[in-house]
Amino acid sequence: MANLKQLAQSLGLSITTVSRALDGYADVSAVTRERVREAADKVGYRPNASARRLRKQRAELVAVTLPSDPGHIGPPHFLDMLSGCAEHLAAAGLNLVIAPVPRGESELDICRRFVDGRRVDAMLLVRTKRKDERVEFLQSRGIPFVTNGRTESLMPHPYIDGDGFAGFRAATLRFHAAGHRRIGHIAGPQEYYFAHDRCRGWRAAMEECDLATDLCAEGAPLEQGGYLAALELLRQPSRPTALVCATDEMAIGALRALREVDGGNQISIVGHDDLPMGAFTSPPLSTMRMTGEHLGASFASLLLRAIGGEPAEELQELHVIEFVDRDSHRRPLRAA
Amino acid sequence: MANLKQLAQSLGLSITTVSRALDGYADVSAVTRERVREAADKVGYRPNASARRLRKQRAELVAVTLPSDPGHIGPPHFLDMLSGCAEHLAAAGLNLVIAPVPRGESELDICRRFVDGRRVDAMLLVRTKRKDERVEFLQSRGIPFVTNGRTESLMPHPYIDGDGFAGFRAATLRFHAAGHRRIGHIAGPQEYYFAHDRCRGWRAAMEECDLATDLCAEGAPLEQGGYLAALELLRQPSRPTALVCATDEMAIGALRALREVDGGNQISIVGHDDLPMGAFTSPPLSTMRMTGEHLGASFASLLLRAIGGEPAEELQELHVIEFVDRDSHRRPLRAA
DNA sequence: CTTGACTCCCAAAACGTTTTGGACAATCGT
DNA sequence: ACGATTGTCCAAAACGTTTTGGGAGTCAAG
Repeated sequence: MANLKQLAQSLGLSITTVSRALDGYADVSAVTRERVREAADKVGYRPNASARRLRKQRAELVAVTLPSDPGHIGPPHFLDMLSGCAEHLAAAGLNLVIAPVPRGESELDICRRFVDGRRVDAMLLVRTKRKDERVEFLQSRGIPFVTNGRTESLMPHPYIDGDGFAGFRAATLRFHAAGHRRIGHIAGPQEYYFAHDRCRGWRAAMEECDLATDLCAEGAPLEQGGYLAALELLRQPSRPTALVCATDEMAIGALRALREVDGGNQISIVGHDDLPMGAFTSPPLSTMRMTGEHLGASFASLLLRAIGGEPAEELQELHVIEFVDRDSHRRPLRAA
Repeated sequence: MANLKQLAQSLGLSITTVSRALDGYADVSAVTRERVREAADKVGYRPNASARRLRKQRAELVAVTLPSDPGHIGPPHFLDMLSGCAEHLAAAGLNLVIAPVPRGESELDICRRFVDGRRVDAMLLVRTKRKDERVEFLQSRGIPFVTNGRTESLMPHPYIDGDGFAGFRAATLRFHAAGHRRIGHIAGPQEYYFAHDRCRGWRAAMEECDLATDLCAEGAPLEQGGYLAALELLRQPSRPTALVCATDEMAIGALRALREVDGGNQISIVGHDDLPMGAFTSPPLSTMRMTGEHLGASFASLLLRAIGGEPAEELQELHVIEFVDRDSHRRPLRAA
């Protein structure tokens, strides 16, 4: 309610002493410190955030950009993640602001606004592209940041990502082991790192098994994109018997295509993300998900350590992808 | 990159003039104004946010508290709403910070921290209780705020809410018109306004139809809560033939109970929220939802107007609830 | 008695803006 | 020709902290 000046005056002390008392410095006597603290508690004094931020040259804020294209804030637990991240940041005195991208502006514009206006101490980026201009900008400005997803940037930067390559390779090999030979891939837009990574995983497995890698169709990372891509694969002279889909949303679209074209239930399918909705599709959608508890806390920790100046190489987490087996990945395999 | 002092020096002007030129004041000549603007653009000058905030005594921030109890950030479009709200606030120079409630702290503590530390110009509250201490606190401090959901506060405050009473009354009357006579209600925790409001709507309809209002069970606003409450109602000597559920999550839990107890498909059911998942349950869940496009924009607008000093009475929006008819509300009605 | 160390406190500077209250010329009205 | 007005500009104050660089006073050792 009050400010430092008033509080100091009412105590007959200087502003300096009151400030230092509240910060627990040793150069103010224990008795004075206690007296100051009690008085501060009584009037409910809280330092003015703007003033402290100006003086300390820290914004006490971290921004996360929210891509506004539909389907791009995919993971259902995204808000939980943000919430967890914000909670752990708050414990360190930082608040998390969400920065959606208005139409007509790029994510880069947003970064610029926040960084150059000294509005944030760090940034959190999601849905990275292989060549990501936001990453390049932040690196050039030297401001700490963490990405959800890797990039192909030459300079290392902090990230948390799932090992999509290994996950999709393993999923493909599993289909191969189950007898499948025509395994298709429904890919996301290849400029995104995650989409490209997953595609590479599928391709690597196919090559290891000496199988052709032509059963690949790309689409938007949405239900509709998966639907269209699946239709494309189903038009091939030699249809796939199994589909590895870049995302659950695309897998659900693919399921719709299967239902229309071959009555469903003929082709095995697996997605990625573990959308809750997947448990309710028919057949229930088998999927994959990144391991790791309390992802929000990890992001917060990485952000804080990045702000603290730790080198980027030590701030990279690559998480194992695990299978979530439901039903859709083991449709009966019929002879070719 | 630079600050006002350096910019002024490089132009041979005073700080004052540069500042006013950038703000477009008329008392700096058009030619100087243009010269300043160009120079500012060239070096990418952006005023330091903390300094401006301190001087203008405005935080340029709005906080939204995120309840951390599971199931309490229910609506799937919640993040979209926040995103829309943040986007429109940003157009007015305000950023939205998300403030989850750490364990061991109350939402009231959070409000206190933000308000007394002058960290925000306004707050956004979700999931109001009938008697909501956060609302009382903010009113006592005189800080602008908007709630998602009404309260029973004596002093009016800005809100956006769905007319749960009318919605649940209408849903119940619809069941009555379809021949149902034993219509149960699965209620949420009655300390929440929305839960109480919806319960009142059901009760009002039942009384209008001269039906007993004993088929009511309360549970946590989660799948499990709905499951348990449904089991309770199904144990009654005279079972309900239709269920009106406070939320979709509870309705989904109730569906599970029905499946276990009577093989499903015997009892009509309707929920509220229009969770995407509802389209995938069996039977597909009929539900209700609040009308209104661009809810985030509405919240932002109300917040800005509240900050602008408009009286609370003019900042209240009560939205009509509409039906989303799928299948679960018209199970065949069997003789008693 | 001097010196140094130590304890407790404080005045003033600094952070980077915005705003107040003019200063100084040039122009205008009469 | 003179006061009033207008058009440009600026010095300084203010916002509320934190931090710097001491200033007294006390005490113990030399």
